[in-house]
Amino acid sequence: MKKVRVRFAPSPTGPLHIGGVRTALYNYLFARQHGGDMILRIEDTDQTRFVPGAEDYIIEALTWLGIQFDEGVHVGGDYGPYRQSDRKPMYKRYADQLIRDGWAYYAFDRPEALDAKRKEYEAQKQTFQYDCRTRGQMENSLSLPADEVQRRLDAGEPYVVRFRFPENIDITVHDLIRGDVTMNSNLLDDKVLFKSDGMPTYHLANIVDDHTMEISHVIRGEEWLPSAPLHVMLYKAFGWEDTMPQFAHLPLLLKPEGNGKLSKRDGDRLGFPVFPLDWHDPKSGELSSGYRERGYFPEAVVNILALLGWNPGTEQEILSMEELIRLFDISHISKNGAKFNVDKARWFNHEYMQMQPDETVADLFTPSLEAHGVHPDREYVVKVCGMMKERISFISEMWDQTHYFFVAPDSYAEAAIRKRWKAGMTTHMAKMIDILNSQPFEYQPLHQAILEDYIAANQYNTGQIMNSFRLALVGDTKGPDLLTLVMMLGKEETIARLQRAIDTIGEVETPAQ
RNA sequence: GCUCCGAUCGUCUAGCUGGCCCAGGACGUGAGAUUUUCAUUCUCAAAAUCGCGGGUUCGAAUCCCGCUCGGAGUACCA
Repeated sequence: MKKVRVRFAPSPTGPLHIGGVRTALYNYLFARQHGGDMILRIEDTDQTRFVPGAEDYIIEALTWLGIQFDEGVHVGGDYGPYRQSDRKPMYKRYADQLIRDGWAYYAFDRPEALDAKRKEYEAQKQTFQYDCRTRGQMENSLSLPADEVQRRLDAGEPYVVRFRFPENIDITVHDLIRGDVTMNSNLLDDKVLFKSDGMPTYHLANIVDDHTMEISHVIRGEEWLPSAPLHVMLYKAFGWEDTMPQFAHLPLLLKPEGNGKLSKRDGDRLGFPVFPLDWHDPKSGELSSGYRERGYFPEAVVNILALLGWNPGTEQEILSMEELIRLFDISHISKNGAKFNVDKARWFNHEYMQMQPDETVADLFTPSLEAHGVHPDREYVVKVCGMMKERISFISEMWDQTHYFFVAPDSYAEAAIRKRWKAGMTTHMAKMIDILNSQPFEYQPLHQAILEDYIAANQYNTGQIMNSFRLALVGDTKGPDLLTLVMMLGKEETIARLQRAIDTIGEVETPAQ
């Protein structure tokens, strides 16, 4: 068996869509598992759709996710160039070869003429297709006399090269995911292989490149399945059948609500990114948000994507890149499209958050702290992150969960006051201050003095006193174990916050229960 | 319209060579436990008449046919 060589071949027309990222990932997993090569090829044969920055974006995004290439525009390799526009000179030769062998022909029909033809058919509720039935009525080297064709060519008239589909033959594509898919050539149209601007279309370029780059497996999106028979025929026409790559057409990624392919606009509308990285559209100036900037861990995104359309057949869901490489199996890829689930994506990120070392979480949290104008001791931040990370899924949620570790509350939740701060509470809180001043500032002695010697011994309401205490420190009835928090804040700060609550909230009349 | 692909809890899916599936797991949802609070965590629960209708078979989510629905393709775009 020949060496596994796969390619990810995006076209630089904008940011890399998350479905494309998954395609890249599956190619990568497959290549690594088989000790093969992963190639990045840029398919920029449509000059009108070129978007500046798109190529760099694609490379940056895949690099962020840990998808590495052995060959490609950015790393070079023995099969270059890896950008189709740089391979331009070679395609014409191959197009000429097909014409010479009778597999293709020149077509001189202008775009306007084609449009008119389509409208004409449409008016009769039919669809015009440039194929074995209609090509005789069009202007091409099959319908025109040879000398006329030559005259037009010599005169420099613009032309395209179209594939000449043989009549009424069944073409079978063997797909690794779907099995055999057969189509009849009469239903297929004579696709343009070579454009009048001198560039090949995707169909020609991808076959020529896959062949010359010795690609062994073509793993791409399902949208290519309908044109796969054309591709198989092209391999046949070139006489490359023996080395034709194997095909695997991946199911599509669908919108989370309703139906249809996931599109650019869905993401920000539905609250999850469709792109790996933020993308600033150079033309419209519009911003589309990315997973990275939203706070997703690259490992989580890889994990989420890997399981969207594939699973290892076990109940394990948290999988590292290494595990994915080991377990990946094309035959386990599902055939049906998958809807993206925002809640589950969040859960994945939560899981990965728990795996991060406290130091890493602290690093990620630091910019947020600075934005809030606080510059706490590094050790302190690490400690806070260590005890609070289990509560968050994204680093952006950390401040909301931990602000009271860094800044004293400037107000107290109304509902909490009503529920917990009853008559006599200022006295209780003053007592807390007394205890703090009279006991060693350590967890156990304080626990004993407050919970046992004061509250339990006097049969006070634990919930009310402890929650009022918490209210003074946090500003609300939330947060970690109270005395742990006291230890973190320190004696001075704890007392100051208690005093401030006493002064601010003051004595109330609501009777204690 | 035509061609192709697909169809299991709300979502992702297990199920691939028919019986171990009156369908398993995960997310989400509900309840309970733990906790001085919130969250985490743990336990339990509800949730798919396996799109519908026919077959084949002793037996079908699993095989066959039809239908329906959904998706993709149908460009000198990829």
